[in-house]
Amino acid sequence: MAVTMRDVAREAGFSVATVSRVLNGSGPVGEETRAQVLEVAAELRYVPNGTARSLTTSTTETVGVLLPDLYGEFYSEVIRGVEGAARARRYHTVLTSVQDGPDELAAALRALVGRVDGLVAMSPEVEADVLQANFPARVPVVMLGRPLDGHTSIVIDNEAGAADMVAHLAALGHRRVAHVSGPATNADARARLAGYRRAVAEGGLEADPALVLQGDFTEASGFAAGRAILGMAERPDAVFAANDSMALGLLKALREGGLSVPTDIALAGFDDIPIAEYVTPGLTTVHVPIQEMGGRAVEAVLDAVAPLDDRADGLEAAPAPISLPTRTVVRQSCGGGR
Amino acid sequence: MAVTMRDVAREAGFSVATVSRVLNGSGPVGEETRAQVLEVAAELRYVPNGTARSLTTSTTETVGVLLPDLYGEFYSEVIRGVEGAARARRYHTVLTSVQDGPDELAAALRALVGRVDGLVAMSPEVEADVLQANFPARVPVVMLGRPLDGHTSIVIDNEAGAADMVAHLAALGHRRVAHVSGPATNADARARLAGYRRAVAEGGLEADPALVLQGDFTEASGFAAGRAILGMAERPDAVFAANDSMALGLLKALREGGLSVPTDIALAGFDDIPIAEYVTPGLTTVHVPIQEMGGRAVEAVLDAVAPLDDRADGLEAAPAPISLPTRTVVRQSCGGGR
DNA sequence: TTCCGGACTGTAACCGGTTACACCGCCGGT
DNA sequence: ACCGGCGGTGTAACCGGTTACAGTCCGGAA
Repeated sequence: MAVTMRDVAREAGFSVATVSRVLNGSGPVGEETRAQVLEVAAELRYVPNGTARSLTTSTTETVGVLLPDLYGEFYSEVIRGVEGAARARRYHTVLTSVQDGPDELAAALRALVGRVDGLVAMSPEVEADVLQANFPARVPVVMLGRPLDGHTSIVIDNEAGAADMVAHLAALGHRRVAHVSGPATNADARARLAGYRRAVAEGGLEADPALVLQGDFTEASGFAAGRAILGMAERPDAVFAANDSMALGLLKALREGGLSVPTDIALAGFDDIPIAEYVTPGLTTVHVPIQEMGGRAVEAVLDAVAPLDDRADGLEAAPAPISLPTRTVVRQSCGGGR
Repeated sequence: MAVTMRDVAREAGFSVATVSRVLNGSGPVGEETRAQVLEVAAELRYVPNGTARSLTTSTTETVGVLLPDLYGEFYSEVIRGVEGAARARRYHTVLTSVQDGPDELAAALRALVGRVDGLVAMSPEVEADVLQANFPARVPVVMLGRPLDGHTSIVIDNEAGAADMVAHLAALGHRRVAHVSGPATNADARARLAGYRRAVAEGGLEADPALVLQGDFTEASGFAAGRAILGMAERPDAVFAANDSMALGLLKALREGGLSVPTDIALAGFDDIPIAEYVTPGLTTVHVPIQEMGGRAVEAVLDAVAPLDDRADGLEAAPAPISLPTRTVVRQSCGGGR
């Protein structure tokens, strides 16, 4: 169909080997030959076929990204981080989202085989055995947000972030701090809850079990938690939501209930999604370096690509997860800001 | 390296042709043979190599996306739309952003050759000659946001959207409506300005040239425009910004200047980025179906992929751009909402 | 003059799949 | 008894590059 290297070779009166050498600068070629080949290539509008190239070189200059979903600010940021880092290394990015269970995950993985030099995966469904069955052991995989045996992973220090935030609230004088947690099945949610509990204990805050409300990371569940808090006999003087979406829901509910944030009650979130800055009052929250996570993941993958040849076998010690620190961002919603 | 089809064939005691037939369901195979091959394949953890497959079938089941940049809510939405539509058709998405001029654009295009079955491009730098020189004519390209000779394009009706918004402001009783435009080099910005002018003329509004301020689509430029408006002798009673980012900047400046939106001055934007809904007061803006644009673009590309074989030559009539309508979303910032 | 090495170039194998074509055995129809 | 057709299978060419290896030609050293 398209014009191939052989076409160029024929037209220029040289062999494909010579054409290849000219185009890639590999091996020596006569000055005149080079000029000739280049001219013919340009004239014929020859563009090398990436797939064919990948097949022989067995390198695709592409890194795969597997996400559970694409919605929400969070994943956009991940993609940005990934693409940025990939670009910097002149790699491409192939994006795959997977949402319909293990079969589709397997299909997605298989479809990436041979098309990527490495994979950044964020799906909670990605388990060691699925990878083993559907993905070559030779291709490096980096997990995002969750450790996985035998693979590098980039995680954030949820517990420390949560503890920090609670300590901040304590420092502002709040003694009765509620927590709206995420789903118990979610590791991030559990770690944030643990951080809250630790800080409550260490700071000598009130440890009333009624202060821990169950949410599910959605704005709606935050709203529901807000209603619940309004109805409490002993109202907390601060609420720490396990993510910003719930904090937004809380804000709405508390306001509608006639409370003023932060005057009557302080509010804090987790994630630092962009909206957190724009809402009124600005939401005090735990900043998560999402973009950096994506970038670091790509770095880790690509670092693992090169030394692959050195591996006698794939059985290395499982590398320790790389934990990225969070940062408490003080805005107006907890009354501690300017 | 990895286990290939020949390995499976050898181990199972059949030829590669048979293995291929079993795995793809092409051609007839004995029941017993099929079972045997499948068993060996599973045992060996055989996963077919996508690149090799693409090479022979000359189909990659991948669509490329070329964006000028990845920052801002806008492109996230595009990506979502694209990925969603691609997923629905069981296609992959390879993401490429290009920002450093024509050379890098050429490189990016060439790198995609043979790796994608079609391309959705949004860069203003993508011109017909660049495509011609660096991309096979056989691969369909759909332009996003800008028409390009000989290619399908998906655009939005900027002018109508802007005119609609201004008409809405006029209907609310505003006679002196300012416009903060985008960069004059930007086609979207020009079309929005044209829509503003048309509506001003048609609605008999004040046509003072001082009412058109120059911005560049950034929040900072919106802020600057806001300061300028504060200093005007004859202040407008409404401001229509050419995009939401600038509207946000305006909002900040006007507030800091002691004006209340919408009581003292109405404010409207363009794009309907997610934040527009969350800011206080909710930003009245022109909704642009960004996600739909991405989706439609993929549809158009993939529709063009199939019938390629029918084309005698690539010289078809240039298809007319597909124009997507916008919609005025009324919130609180112009005082016209509930 | 002869030999050697390096610059330059071509031939052909190879990457890992797909598939056209050939072949074999066996069936039923005439 | 003969033939056509079909299910089942293998051989080998092919997709479009890369590259090991094997020349050829030339100039300079011995």
